[in-house]
Amino acid sequence: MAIQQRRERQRAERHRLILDTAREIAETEGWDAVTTRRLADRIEYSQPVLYSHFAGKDEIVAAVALEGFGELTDSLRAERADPAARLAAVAHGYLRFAATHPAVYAAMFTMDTALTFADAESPEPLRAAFGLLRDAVGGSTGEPDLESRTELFWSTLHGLATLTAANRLRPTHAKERLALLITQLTATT
Amino acid sequence: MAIQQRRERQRAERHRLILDTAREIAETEGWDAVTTRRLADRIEYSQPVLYSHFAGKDEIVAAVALEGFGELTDSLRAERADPAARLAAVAHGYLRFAATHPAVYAAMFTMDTALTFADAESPEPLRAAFGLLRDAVGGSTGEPDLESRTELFWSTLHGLATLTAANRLRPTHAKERLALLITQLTATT
DNA sequence: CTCGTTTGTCTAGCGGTGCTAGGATTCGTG
DNA sequence: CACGAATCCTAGCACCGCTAGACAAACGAG
Repeated sequence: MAIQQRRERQRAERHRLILDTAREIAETEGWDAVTTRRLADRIEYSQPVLYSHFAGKDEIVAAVALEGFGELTDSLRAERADPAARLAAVAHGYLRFAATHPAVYAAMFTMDTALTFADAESPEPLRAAFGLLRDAVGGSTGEPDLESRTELFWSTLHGLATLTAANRLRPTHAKERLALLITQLTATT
Repeated sequence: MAIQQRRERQRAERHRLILDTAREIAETEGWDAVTTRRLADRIEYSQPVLYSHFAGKDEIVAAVALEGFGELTDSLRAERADPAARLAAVAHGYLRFAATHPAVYAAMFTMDTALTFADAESPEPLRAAFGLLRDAVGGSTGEPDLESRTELFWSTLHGLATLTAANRLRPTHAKERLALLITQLTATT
């Protein structure tokens, strides 16, 4: 009886180990360095073991991405009375997450993995994150077009995040860009 | 004498053929389908021929991307008197380019190729495209923070382009998002 | 305690990738 | 026509994601 429990526990631990290691390699050497051989080597098992936990490499990065959504949501929680301040805090949280965990962010948004979106079943954590964005946008502007406003806000944040990660924006002016964004959003009725 | 010219001309033609074919495969089957073997097969030469034109696969996609910058610049030319209309036209042109040539757009911005940026030597065509964006932004708003305003505008367009390509925004509301963007930009002093 | 059975893991290998060395072949020239 | 040079291709390297089948370990039954 208890034996099976121990096995399942150990299996779960190894599951975690795989995800943590994949994430660590990706964050330090990039996703290209995350190969099944290297990953298996790092966790001190052979490659086929990976396939007893995940259907393939894609599923591994998808799992890392999925956990990322949860963390992103955490980074977006900001209780502020002032709508503008809240919007700024949320934007800052978003960009900080993307800057701190670039590989995870890439897995979530730029590497199109096998994660289904938008249609039927977006992952719940993503819906939660989007909801926080919507709340922040809705707090500062009015009701109408709230969904589109949120999509636009998200697009801007995503653009800033990716172009910053690709080193295509002046790093010295990040704060200025963010301030401009908040100004533009709050100036509109 | 003239023979050498013919050879150089044929070489140039093959150079073009490689780029066009790579682009075509990428646009129809995705960049993953652009392998050196398939590419060589399609142009009816062996793989090593590719390496007599380009140092490696990365350079091929970089070359495709470079040409894309020129085309993007063309898509951004819009002579309009009204600043707001001009801004809208530029934004529309940008998004239309991204939507029409998703693979080329990906090569330009999301697949970080061996193209140097921002620092010393950004490719000239990219500077030109960015200049057009700046002109459009500068025409509708004032002088101050023009560079940052342009970067922010670009980030929004890039975010819209990539999230749209990834099917993460409601396709039915593209126009609405664009209208909102213009409103927000022109409302600010 | 011993013996099957089940469960878990690893070794070896498949077809694919980007890339390259070295031989074969074609081509223009004397 | 024969030689020299430029051109191209065949064959192979190490690596990739993934899998079949052999092997060993752990368990339950008698």
